Amino acid sequence: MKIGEVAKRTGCNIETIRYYERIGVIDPPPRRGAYRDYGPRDIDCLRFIRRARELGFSLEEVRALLDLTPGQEVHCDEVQSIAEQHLANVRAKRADLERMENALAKLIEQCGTTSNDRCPVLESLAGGG
Amino acid sequence: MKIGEVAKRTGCNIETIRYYERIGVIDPPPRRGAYRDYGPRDIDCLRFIRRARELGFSLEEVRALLDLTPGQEVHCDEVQSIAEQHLANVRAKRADLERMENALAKLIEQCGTTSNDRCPVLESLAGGG
DNA sequence: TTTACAGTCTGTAGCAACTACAGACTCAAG
DNA sequence: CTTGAGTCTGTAGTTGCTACAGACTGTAAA
Repeated sequence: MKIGEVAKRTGCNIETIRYYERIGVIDPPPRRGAYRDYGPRDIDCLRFIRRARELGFSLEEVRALLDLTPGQEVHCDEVQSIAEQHLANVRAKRADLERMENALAKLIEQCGTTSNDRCPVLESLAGGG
Repeated sequence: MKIGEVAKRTGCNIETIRYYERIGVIDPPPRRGAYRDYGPRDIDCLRFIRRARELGFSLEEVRALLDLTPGQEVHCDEVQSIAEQHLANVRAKRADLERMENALAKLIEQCGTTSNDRCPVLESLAGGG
């Protein structure tokens, strides 16, 4: 299977697939002539990566997860610990965004409530805090 | 005032300040000899930037806000529109993170509930969905 | 057989928003 | 006059891609 086909089937784009290979997240496939020749396992692998990325795992984390996959022995503990660590990060980020959201909403709300000709958003950003 | 002092007062670090100058977010200050010589206005400006960045405004947005600041005429509408646009982005990102968080939590929850020797996290990532 | 053409190849540079050096310089104090 | 902290410029690294340029390949039609 050539890279274009793989891209279609996995939703990764071509450049991304080659990028993953370059940085060693996936193994270089064999070549049929000059072209990369992928098998069904590569599809699985890339789908795995894609799902993990959609859940916000970093490529480093993905790499760690993939390292745990191939052996038949299960490393459920390690996997769980990676996932939990990541969950904590996600929670923290979300809390950050929530704070931002509240602050922004408050800021914007003030627009229109001030009768004078100064912009409360700019003032808040510039002024004391 | 030298750059180190400015860094202390604004909470921006030195390299960042020079970076902002290089990309044109702040104006190059005059030099006293070889050294950058900042005034109180620069402090205000950098604090403004810092607050905006903390609220998640991109440097492009910051640039736009700064362009609106100096004139005495108020551009409250424009400011509000930038802020609202940004708020929408923040909301979208937070919703993304929330989805991730739920999915991750569900995944992790399954650990321990399966009695067999397969890891549900890896299976979910690898398997159909 | 030739030739056209889509697809692929490598390699490099770009994005955001910094951060982190190396190696040279400056300037005030002792 | 020397020490040493601070600053200078310039460049490369980070993350996770994306977007080329310019060459090549392989297939299918003419």
